[in-house]
Amino acid sequence: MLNAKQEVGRYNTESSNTTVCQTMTPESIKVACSNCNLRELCMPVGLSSEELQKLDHVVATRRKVKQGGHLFSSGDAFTTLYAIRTGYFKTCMLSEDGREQVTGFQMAGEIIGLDGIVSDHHNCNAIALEDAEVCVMPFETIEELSREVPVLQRHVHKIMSREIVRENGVMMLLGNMRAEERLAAFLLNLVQRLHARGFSKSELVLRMTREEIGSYLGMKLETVSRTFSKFSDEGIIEVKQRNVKILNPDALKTLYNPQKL
Amino acid sequence: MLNAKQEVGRYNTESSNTTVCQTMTPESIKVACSNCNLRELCMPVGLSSEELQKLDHVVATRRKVKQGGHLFSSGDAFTTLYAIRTGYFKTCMLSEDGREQVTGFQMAGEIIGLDGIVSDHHNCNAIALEDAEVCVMPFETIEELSREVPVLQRHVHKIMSREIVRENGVMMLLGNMRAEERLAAFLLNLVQRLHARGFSKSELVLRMTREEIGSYLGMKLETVSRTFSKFSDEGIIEVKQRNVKILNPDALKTLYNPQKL
DNA sequence: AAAACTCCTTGATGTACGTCAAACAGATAA
DNA sequence: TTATCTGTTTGACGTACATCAAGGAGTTTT
Repeated sequence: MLNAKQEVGRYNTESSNTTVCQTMTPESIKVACSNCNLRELCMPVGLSSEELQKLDHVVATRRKVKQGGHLFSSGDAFTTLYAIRTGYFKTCMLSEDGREQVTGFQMAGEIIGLDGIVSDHHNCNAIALEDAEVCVMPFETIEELSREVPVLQRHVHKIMSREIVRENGVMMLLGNMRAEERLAAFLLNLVQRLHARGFSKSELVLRMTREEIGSYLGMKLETVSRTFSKFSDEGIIEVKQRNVKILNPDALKTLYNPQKL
Repeated sequence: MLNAKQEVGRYNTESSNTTVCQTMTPESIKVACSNCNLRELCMPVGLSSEELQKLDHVVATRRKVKQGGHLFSSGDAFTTLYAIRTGYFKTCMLSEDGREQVTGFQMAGEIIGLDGIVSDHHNCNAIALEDAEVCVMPFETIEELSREVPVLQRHVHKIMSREIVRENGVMMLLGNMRAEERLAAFLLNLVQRLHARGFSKSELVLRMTREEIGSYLGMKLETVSRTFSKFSDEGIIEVKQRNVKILNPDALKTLYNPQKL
């Protein structure tokens, strides 16, 4: 049964009680982080209600991006970070001669745009893999509030550090691992993140093409496909187009983390 | 003539005038950033003298690390960042089954340890490639001062963003480029950074083995060696052990950035 | 409902790089 | 001086993955 429950996650994006604060206009309610059920993913925990209210000002507005649309492009001026509310993104770089490298796949609750800080310009493209909505968080505002709210400051640092560590892991994958190990790691990482969002531990719907997976993992789409087929033949997973069911997670973990001989 | 001038850089690590401030004890002078000629590399520019003095407190102490010694190891508790004063480091991860991935090479003026912020523990090893000295900068202090000095706050964000962008570039190398392109990019990056430190644009001394280069670039030491030899045969570089002289930088750039066809 | 897409799968063949192995070059030690 | 080490080079050969090619499966267009 490949009926992945990814479409009907346990999170509503808005709390059921939308009238917590009587003085709020519908508009301000709409962008209130304190009201958002994704908060625990993008915001620090353990804030006082006063701090929480301050942080509501981090999100200036929302923005919708159609499937295939660019949230930002390489070269664009950097002014804001984005928190993904719904939908999936990929970030990718293009080399001079047109080769594409996918540098990450991002999902709800994750922060996108950190690459722009260093030079005030983005140097990758962020493209929606399906219709998406993001919270626009002007970086100036984030910095101002970080100075007043140490918990937020620490949170911002952690988010950036997490990205550095994630990329370290990808370097390990690309530099040292074989195709099977890479794909195993990729699948395990995806379900783990989906699980943290209330989805199944074993079923997932891929939002990206084989080619995009391949670009991320440094292999060709044919190799991705063959490796999926191999896992399927071995009874480790069940693949039906973009629906994947993990039948034997331990086998994947062993592939990814072989024992020291 | 492969007489690389890397040993005798134009920077003295201490300003010649060590008695700027009469009230300073020799100890406090020793760790004063305001006094350090590497400042422009690790510290923000455009600080008032008051701010500059505040920032002197960022560096708690100095620490020497012998060649081959660990500045920190994977699993160590994270409390401080380090600014490299002298010497070279590599950072590397070890997979379960013992494969090593070098994630970066760091030189004077660069900041090391950012990977530890997210989990309060380091998850890579930082190893000195030669006898080295670092400035110990407790992260708590950095955060405190960042709240007071916006320029420092921005600087910290930029350093982390720069690391993210660097790793994006490495992902592109590992995922899309061939051995020659990787090594060309590696050499160009090294001389560029050395040049920013006052060294030659064309001559450099490698601080790492072929195996370490290979680990960073996702190739075996034999391939690194062969590619060096190939460049040498083609008159692009001159190699004598770890001394490298770049004879034709444009050829390297073309290799790294081939024209769109 | 056929046409035209895009995306995916699978087979046959090619190749860049890895593996194995031997020899060499400097550096340090005996 | 010779001996021992570590790091490097180079050759012969093997392989994991890329490339090329054809067909299939959904999806959208006409």
